Amino acid sequence: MPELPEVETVRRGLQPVLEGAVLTRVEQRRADLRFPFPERFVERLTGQRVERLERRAKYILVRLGSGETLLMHLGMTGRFTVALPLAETSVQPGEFRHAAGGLPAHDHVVLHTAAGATVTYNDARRFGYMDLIADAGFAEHPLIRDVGIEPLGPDLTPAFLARAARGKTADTKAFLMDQRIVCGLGNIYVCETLFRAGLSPTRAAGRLATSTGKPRAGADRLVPVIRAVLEEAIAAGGSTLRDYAHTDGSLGYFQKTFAVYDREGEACVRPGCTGIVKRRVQANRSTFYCPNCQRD
DNA sequence: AAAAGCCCCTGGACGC
DNA sequence: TGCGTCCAGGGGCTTT
Repeated sequence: MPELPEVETVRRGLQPVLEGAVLTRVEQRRADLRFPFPERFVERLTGQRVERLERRAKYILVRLGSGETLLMHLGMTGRFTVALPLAETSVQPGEFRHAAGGLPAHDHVVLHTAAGATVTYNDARRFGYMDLIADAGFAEHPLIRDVGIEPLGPDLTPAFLARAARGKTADTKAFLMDQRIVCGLGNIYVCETLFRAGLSPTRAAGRLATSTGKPRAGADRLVPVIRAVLEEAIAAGGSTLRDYAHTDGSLGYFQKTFAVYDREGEACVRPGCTGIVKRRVQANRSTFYCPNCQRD
C-alpha cells in the first residue's frame, strides 16, 4: 500500500531500530524480487553501520558506513516487520502469515542488528526491489536520475506544474501519477487530490498552463491540495506508528477513510453535494471521482 | 517524444 | 468447501 505517506511512515518506524545500528547478519532468501538482488548483496551489507535512514520518492534509502546506499522499493505489498530483542516488546506490524513448512511466507530479507533487533522484509507479490548504489554518482543512478521533485519540498509550485504540463494531452490523472514530474503520489492520493481540487481526472494536463506555460487556476489549486493530502496522511500514519512502537503491534499502516477512493456508489462527502462516487478505469487503474464536483 | 497497452506476482473477495 | 473471475496502493517495457 505504499505511496509517499506510507513509505515515510515505514521510514520513521525503521529509523529508531536501524539508525546507528550495525548489521551483524543478513539473510537473503531468494535470488530476486522484481529484479535480481545486486551482486554480493549479503556481503556488502554484513558488518556495515547504518548512518541514516532517508526517503526519496517512494524509496527508502539506508545510508551505510561503506559509502553505499541500500535502496528499497516496497512495490505493492512490501512490508517490514520489526522484532526487538526482548520478547515482550517484539512487534509484528501487519499480518504475519506462516507457510505450511514453517518459515513465514514471503519473508525475503532479514536484517539482524548488533543490538539484537531484526527487521524482516515481506513482499507477497514481489513488485518491490532492493539495490546497492555507491554514494558517488548516486544522483545519476538510473533508478534515481529521472525521479521528479518532492511534493513536500520547496520545488512544488504552480509555476513548476504549469511548465511541466504545458502542451500535454495526457489526462491530469496520468500527469500526477507520473513519477518523473512530481514523485510520491500514487493511485489513492491522486484520486483524493483531484477530488479536493475539483478537477476532472480526464481533463487534459495541458490545461493547467497557458499557451506560454504560465499557471492557470488548476495549477494554483493543486499545489496546496497535494501538500495537504500527503501531510494529513503522514500525520495519520505517524499516530498509528506511535501505537505500534510502544504497545500492541497493531500497525497495518495508515487506515483512514478516503473521500472518493474505493467508495464507488457512495454519496459524495462534500456537504450539499448530491453526487455519487463513480469508478472508471484509466491506464488499467481504477479512478474514483465525484462527477458532480469534478465536472471539468 | 509522448501516450497507450501489456506484463510482472500472489492473495483476498465474491459469485456460483 | 471448492473453483473461477476480478481486483489490488507499484512501475518497467514495448508498441504506436
